[in-house]
Amino acid sequence: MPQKLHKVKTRFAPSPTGFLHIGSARTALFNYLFAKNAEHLGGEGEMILRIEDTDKERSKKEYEDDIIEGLLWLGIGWTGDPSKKLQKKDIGDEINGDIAYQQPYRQSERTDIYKKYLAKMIADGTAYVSKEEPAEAGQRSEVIRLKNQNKKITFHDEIRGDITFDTTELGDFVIAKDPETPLYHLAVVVDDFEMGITHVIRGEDGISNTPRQILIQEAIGAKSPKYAHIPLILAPDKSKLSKRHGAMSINEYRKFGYEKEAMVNFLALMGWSPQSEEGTEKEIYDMEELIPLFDFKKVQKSAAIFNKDKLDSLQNKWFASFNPEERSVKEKGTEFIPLNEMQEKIHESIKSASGYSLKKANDAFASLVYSGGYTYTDTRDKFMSGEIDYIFREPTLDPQKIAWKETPRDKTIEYIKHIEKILATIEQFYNTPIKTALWDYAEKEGRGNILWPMRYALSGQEKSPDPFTLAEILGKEETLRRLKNAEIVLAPH
RNA sequence: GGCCCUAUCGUCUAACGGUUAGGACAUCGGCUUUUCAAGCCGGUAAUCCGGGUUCGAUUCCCGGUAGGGUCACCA
Repeated sequence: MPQKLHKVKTRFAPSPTGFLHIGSARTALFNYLFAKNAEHLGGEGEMILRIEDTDKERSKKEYEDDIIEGLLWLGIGWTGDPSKKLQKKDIGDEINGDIAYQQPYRQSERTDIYKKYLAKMIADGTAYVSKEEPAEAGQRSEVIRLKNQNKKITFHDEIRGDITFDTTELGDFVIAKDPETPLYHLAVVVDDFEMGITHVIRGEDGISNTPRQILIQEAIGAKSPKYAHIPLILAPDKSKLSKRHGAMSINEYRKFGYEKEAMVNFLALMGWSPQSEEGTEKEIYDMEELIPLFDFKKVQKSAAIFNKDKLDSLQNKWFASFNPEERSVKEKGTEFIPLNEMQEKIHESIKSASGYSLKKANDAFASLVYSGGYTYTDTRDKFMSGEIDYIFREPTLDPQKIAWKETPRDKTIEYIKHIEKILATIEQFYNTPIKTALWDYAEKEGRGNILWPMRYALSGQEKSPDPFTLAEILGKEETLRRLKNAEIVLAPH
């Protein structure tokens, strides 16, 4: 059973009739991992990208761009048409520049090849021109059909084992509208053959396409590639993934601030598991770790349900795992890409606040996450919902809520005055120095007495991040102003 | 409906035919704490049903049931 895979060539072959969603991104990832795994084992491995745009009506450049952009983001590299280099300008600047990318193959540019095969099939009698009576508007009165041998076909699936179909029920199906316009099955078979594809790795919905394609392979004398049909990804209600549930473009996740490492990790764990024995409980993997581990034997047979909580959890773990150097790169100004792209999605109440600026939002976001007060996804969600607009807009304080528990107002005023005095002396107005400066005083007077009024004065909320983080985000001037305001609100009239 | 695929906690999954059926996410509880979180610790929770084969089935076989896929001059 064990076989040496000296040469593996896989393909990711999307039709540009929709965005690169979670499911198709995972198919691409598995194709990539399998090819790279062969390389890792000492053989050759490559994945080609082939855009299946034979349907001119439904194919759109917009979708092709989205697919390419998504693959680039995730770091899934491909080879394509060697005569055409992919320019950075083709897909914008925000790409992963360290893999040599080529323009994908496009079926719309290969009609001459299909034409050649079609002619040969007709000459050989394995296909024929058929006179039709159009049943619907737009149908031709003449199409090309395959001469079906009407037999049973068994093929081996690397994940599911042998699968048998009786092709009789398929009839003489149409393989081309005319010699110039091949249909899906013909184009796929010809391309896989011409491109030397060794393994077809695609979604489970491709299973029932396989017998048709094998029939065509036999008709043109092509060797059959190996097949691996991976399980589908379903919505929480077990229905097909829809826009609502995550069928949106993978690029949307980037715009929501997800790290590509988290997405790759998540995708890999949907329908595949690296765990093989007790004790291997590792769940965090990057692309480099995934490659040597990837194996069809560990691919699940049944469909998986998309679980956003798990994605979020992975996102939080990945974000927390970045070392300080990596963090600081992200933290610096416009380098904090997730927020920049998130910007358009930030809640209106925040955007319209007088104190709002992208830089401030950027800094606030970084402070909240790096202070450890909130996870990445918490922070993102709070920006989205407008829950933290007090950062940009001075809050209205309720005098009843400023003092800690039963502590009298006048006493609280004294505390606040003293906090102001201490804060005024701080040069480096950051989280830790602020905490250091205030801590002894807070311990002495009771933490609640000091920290609660401060936090409330700064946020106007009963729930918020800790006061030190807030002070850092607001800056010294604004912090002191808000404390002063709390004093005034509290003062007897 | 025909054909095909699939079936372990709510979800993602682990377990050469012999395990107290393991982990992660979610959930619940506790600790910690300056609120909410986060963090740490702990708990609840699964082999779809029925027959075989076997000394012994989550695991192998058959049937049922359920879910999914597919039945275009789309891909």
